Amino acid sequence: MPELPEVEILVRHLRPQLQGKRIRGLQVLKPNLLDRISEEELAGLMEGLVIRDIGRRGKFILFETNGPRMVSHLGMTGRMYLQSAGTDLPRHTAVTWIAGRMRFIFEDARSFGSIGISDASLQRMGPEALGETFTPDLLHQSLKGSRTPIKNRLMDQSIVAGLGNIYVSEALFRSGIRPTLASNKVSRARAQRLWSTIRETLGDAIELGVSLSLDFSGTSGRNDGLFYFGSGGRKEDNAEERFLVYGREGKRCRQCGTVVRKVVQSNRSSFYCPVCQK
DNA sequence: CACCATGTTCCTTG
DNA sequence: CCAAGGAACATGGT
Repeated sequence: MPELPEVEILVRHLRPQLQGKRIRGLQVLKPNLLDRISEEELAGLMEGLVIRDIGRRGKFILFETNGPRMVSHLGMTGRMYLQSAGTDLPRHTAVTWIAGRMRFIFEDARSFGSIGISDASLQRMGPEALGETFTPDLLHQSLKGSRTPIKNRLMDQSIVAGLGNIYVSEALFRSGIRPTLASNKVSRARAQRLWSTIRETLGDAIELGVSLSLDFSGTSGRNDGLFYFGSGGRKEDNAEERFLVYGREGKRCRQCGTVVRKVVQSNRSSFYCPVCQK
């Protein structure tokens, strides 16, 4: 799933289901997801603990307990959900445990996700994109000292935590800035605008996620992009229809009709309108 | 078969 | 030492 909005929606979904539940029978089926810890150690530490809350830091998911806090990341293809305790484990299950009458499933087809109790990754993160410490001024300051393209800077979680490849393209389109623009060329006024569009872009996505009926296990057969777990069926809620520029290379800009372009930066695709974005 | 994919980390280069 | 860029990680979809 994973950029900030998808993780936020997932956290809100999991919270009421896991809060107050005891962790029992934790199993790791994909050991390569373990972050600086062994299966035995993780299972030993978490067994019997009660989950107090589910939180989020950037794209990381935090399981707060009456003991150590578990830190997890979905990578590119991670999913988390609960299913009946008696049901067979899904094919790509990476980690699972029993929570009350249900079984918690963390599955990850591509195995880019992670889980552990180390906060090393969290330590390196910058301000939350939707938090109070992330200000227009701070963004401007962070962009000043580098000639690296703005797209790359916004992907850096130490600059701002939560943006990923899709929403960076979307936010840059909304702010009229080309992904290739050197970050130190972003004026104070543009940084202010960019700050606003980042928050609007993420906020709108969360709002949409709240409004949809989602299938977190992905077993409904529907796959509509980022909230790929089903949409309520409305065509306009599908990813392709929602995005302003992401994935729309060769199609016409929704604002001016110019053909949308793609440029590869650091091995990742960026999309932009050559007229609307300077 | 070729190419693409929502992310992070590690290694190399400058 | 630091910044930037690329590759690696592993698998599925088109």
